[in-house]
Amino acid sequence: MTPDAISDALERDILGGVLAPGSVLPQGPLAARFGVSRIPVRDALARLALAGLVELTPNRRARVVEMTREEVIEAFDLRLMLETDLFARALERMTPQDLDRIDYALARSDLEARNANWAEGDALFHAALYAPAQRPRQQAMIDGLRRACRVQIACYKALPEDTDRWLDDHAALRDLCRAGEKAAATERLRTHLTNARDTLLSHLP
Amino acid sequence: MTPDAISDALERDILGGVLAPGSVLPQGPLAARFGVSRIPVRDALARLALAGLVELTPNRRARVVEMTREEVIEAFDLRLMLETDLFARALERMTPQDLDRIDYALARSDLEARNANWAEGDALFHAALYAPAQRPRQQAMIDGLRRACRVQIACYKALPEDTDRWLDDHAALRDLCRAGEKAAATERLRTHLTNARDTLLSHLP
DNA sequence: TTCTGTATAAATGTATACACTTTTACGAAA
DNA sequence: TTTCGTAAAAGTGTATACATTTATACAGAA
Repeated sequence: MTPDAISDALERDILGGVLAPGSVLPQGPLAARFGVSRIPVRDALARLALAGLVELTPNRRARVVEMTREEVIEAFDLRLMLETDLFARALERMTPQDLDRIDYALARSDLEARNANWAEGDALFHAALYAPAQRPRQQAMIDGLRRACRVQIACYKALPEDTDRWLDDHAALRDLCRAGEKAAATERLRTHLTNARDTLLSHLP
Repeated sequence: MTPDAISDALERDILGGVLAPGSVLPQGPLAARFGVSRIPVRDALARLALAGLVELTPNRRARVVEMTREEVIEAFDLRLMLETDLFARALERMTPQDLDRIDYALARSDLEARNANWAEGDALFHAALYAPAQRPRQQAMIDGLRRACRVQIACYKALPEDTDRWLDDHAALRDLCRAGEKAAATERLRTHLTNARDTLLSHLP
C-alpha cells in the first residue's frame, strides 16, 4: 500500500459517505487497516489535506472537513466563475474526438448515477467537458472545489428527482456541445451548478 | 525547528531567488541544515508542494517548480479572473479601518520595494486590498497563484523602471479605493496584473 | 572527444521506538 | 445527577535504522 493508494482509498470513503464531515482519522488504526506503518499514512493525510478533504491540526487527529453555509456559497461562486470560463474555452476548441469522449462520459455518468460512486461518473463527465480547454491548473482548482463540495453532499441521501434533474442537465449539455450552441451551453452549466448549490444548501442547517 | 518553520524558511529562499526554479531539494542536507531528522523535512516539502512551490515525484528529489510560457499565461488568466472579482467584492464593503490598513500596507510595500524581500511587501499590499471581501478560499487560491508566479520572477533582476511602475500602480490603487472609484480601481488592477505578466513573459525563453 | 555501461555514492521510503500531547474513562465532591 | 479532577489509554511528532531506488563519476569503446 503506497501513500497514493491510501489517500485514494480514504478519498473514496469520504466521497462515498462512509466518513462523514467531522469524522476523525487516527493514523494508527489507519496504518493497521492498510498494513503499513504510520509514515505512509501521514503522507496520505497530507495529500488529502492538500486536496482540501481533510483538516490537519498539530497534535490532533486529522478530521474530514466540515464546510459552513458561507464556505459552501463561496465555493460555488468560485466554481461558477472557474467552470463556466473553462467550459467556454473548451467549447471554442472541441474536436469530434472530444465530443465522442463526452458521449462516453455521459453514458458512464448515467450508468453510475444511482450507484455508490456516482460522484466519480459525475466528475468524469465534467472533466470530459472541460478537457479540450487544456488548462491543467484551472482544472486542478475546479477538481479541488468539486471534491470539497462533494464531501458535504456525500452524507445526505440524494432525492431521485434531484438525480433525474442533473442527468437531464448532463444530456442537455452534451446536446448543446454537439449543436455548437456555446452561449446556451454555458448558461445551462450555470443553472446546473446553481441548482446543485441550492439543493446542498437546503440540506445544511 | 518545526515543519512549518522549515517550509517558511524554504519559501523565503525560493521567493528570494536563492533557490532558482528547477533547483533540487534533498531531504538529508536540509535536515542537517535545520538540525532535525528527515521526517519534519518531508512534512515541510509536502506543504510546499501543496502551496505549489515545489514538485514531488516518488523516489526523486523535490524540485522547485518551473513554469512554461503557457503555464504562466494560464496562471495570470486565473489571477485576473480571481483577483479582479475579489477586489470588486472588497470595494463594496470597505470600511475606514480597511483603508487605513491599505495605507499601512502601501507604506510597507514602498519601503521594501527595492529590498530582497520586496515580494512580501507586495503580497501584503494585495492581501490588504482583498481582505474586506472576507473570502478565505478565494484568497488562498490567489495566494497560491501569486507565489507560483513569484518563483519565476525571483530569479530575474527587476528593472528599476518596472519597480517604479508597480509602485505607481499601488499608490493609484490606494487612491482609487479612497475615492470610491470602483470601476476605475478594478480596471487599474487589471492593467497592473497584465503588465506584471508581460514583464515576466519577456524574461522567459 | 563523445557515448555507454557499471560501480559507487547519495537519496528516498518506511518500519520501529520513544518522548510528549491529547482524549477518554472513572470516581469523588458539590 | 452533574461537575470536576485525575489517571490510564490513545494519539501525535520525530529520531534512528535499513532496504530499495536514483544519481553520479569514472573507465573503456566507438
